[in-house]
Amino acid sequence: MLDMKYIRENLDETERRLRTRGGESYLDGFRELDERRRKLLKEGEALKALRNSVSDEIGRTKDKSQVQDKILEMREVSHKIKGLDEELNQVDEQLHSFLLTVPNLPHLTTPVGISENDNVLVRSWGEPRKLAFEAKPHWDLGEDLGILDFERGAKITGARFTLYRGAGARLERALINLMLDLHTDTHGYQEVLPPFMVNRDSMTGTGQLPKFEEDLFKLVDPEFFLIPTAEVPVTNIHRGEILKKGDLPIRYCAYTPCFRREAGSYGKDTRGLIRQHQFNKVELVQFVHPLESDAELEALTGHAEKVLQLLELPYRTMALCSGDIGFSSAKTYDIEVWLPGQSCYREISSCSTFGDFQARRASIRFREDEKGKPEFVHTINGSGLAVGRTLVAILENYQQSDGSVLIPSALRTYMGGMERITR
RNA sequence: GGAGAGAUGGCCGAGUAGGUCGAAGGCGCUCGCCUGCUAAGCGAGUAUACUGGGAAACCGGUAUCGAGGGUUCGAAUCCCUCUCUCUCCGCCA
Repeated sequence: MLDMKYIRENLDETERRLRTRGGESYLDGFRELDERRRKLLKEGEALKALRNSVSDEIGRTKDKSQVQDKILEMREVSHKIKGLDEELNQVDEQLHSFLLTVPNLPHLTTPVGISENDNVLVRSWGEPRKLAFEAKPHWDLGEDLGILDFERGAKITGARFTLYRGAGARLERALINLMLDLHTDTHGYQEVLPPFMVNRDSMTGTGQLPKFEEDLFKLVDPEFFLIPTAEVPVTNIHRGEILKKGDLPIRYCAYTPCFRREAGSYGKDTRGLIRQHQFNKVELVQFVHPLESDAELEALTGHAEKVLQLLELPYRTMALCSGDIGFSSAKTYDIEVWLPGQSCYREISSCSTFGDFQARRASIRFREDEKGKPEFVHTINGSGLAVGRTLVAILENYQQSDGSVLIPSALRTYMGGMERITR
C-alpha cells in the first residue's frame, strides 16, 4: 500500500511513475474520495467534540431536570453523528479497498520498460554447457530414470502434480537441506517452519489479496488459503508489530511447499516440473532498516546465486523492467538457470525489495530511537531457490550420454554418497 | 465435538450498581538529580492512528480497553454477534 499522504501531495508524480508499469491509469478518483473523506471527518469530529463536552457537563450536573433540553439536543446531535459516521465508513472502505489495489511504485533504479524483453542483464555466471549429444528435457530423463512419475501424479490429484520416487525424492530433499544449511550456517538466516495455510489478513499484508484471489487455492470453512510462497507466512510473522532498531535486520529462511492455481497459464509449460500447482521452495525473507534495503537486496540476491554456484549451474541475473515487476515489488532481480534440455534460461529465483509497501499493509514498524515515532521497515525476499526447478536444472545439466545423471559434488553427502543416478 | 474461564497500555495488573478513565498501581525503559565503584534513592517523562494549525519545536480535535454492532445525552464498564487464548472431557498424528 502506498502512503495516502504521499499520494495526496504528489499525485501527478505518483501517477506518472505508476504508469511505467504499463497500465492506463492508477489513481483516478483518489482526489475526490480523499477530499470527501476529510470533509466528513471534520464535520463528524466537530459534532463529537460538542457532544463530549456537553455530555461531560450533563454528567457533572446533579439535578438532571436542569439539563433536559441539552439531553434532547444531544440526542439530535448523536443522530447526526451516526449518519455522518455511516457515510464516512463507506468512503473509508472505498478508499481503503482502492488503495489495496494500487501497485507499488517502481524503484528509481528499476529499468523502465514494457515487457520481459526490456529486462536488463546484470551479470552471468558459468558457461552454458554444450553437450556432446542431444540433450534430453528433464521430463524424459526423469521418466526414463524412474524418478519422476507424471502419470501417477495426475492420477492421484490432477494435471500439474507429480510423484517423485527414489533418488528423485531424495534429490529434492537433499536440495532443501543444502539450501537451508547454506543460508543458516553461512548467510546468517534463522530457519523457520511456518504454517502452510494462512488467513485473509496475512494474504492482504503481503499483497496477494484482494487482487489475486484467483491465483490462490482456498479453503472454504474455515476460510484459509494455501500459501503460494513462504513469503506470506514469514513476512506476516511480524505483522502489527513495532520492532526495535537493534532487532534489524531480521533474516529468516524457510522451506515450504507452495501452492499456485496457475490460472491464466493454461497450455504453458504443461510438460515436466517447471510449472506445478505444488512445488517446494526455500525462501529468504528480510526485515531491514529503510536505508539498508537497497544493499540488502544485492546481498540477498547473492545468497540465492551462491546456491547455483555451489551446484555449478550456469545462470544469469536479470533486472526486471517496470512493466515486468510484480504488484508489490519496487525492484526485482530474477535469477535464470541454464537448461540445456530446452536450450534456454529459466527463472529459478526472484529477489525483490518491496520498500515499505508490504510493511505499510501489514503494519510492520520499528523505532529509530527509543522516543522516536514508529517508521515502517522495508521488506525484501527471494527464492533461495525454487527446489523443483533446481532439480530440473541438475537433471538437464548433469545428464550423460548414457542417460544417467551425475550428482553435483556439493550434493553428494546429502545423497548418502550417491554419485550418479542410473536406471 | 462437549463443559467452563478469560481477552485492558512494552509487560504485569486495577477498574463491571455507566459520567471526573487514554485509563490507578507495579515492573521495564528514557532524561535529570544525588551518590567517590556496581547498586540503591529522588524527580520528571514514557501508546497508536487519523485530522486541523504551524517552517519547525509543538499545540488542538477525534478515535482506540480482542473485533464488529446495539442501548444511552454519555460505555473499558450494560446487551448481541464473531475471533482468539486457557482449563477439563472426548477424539487423534
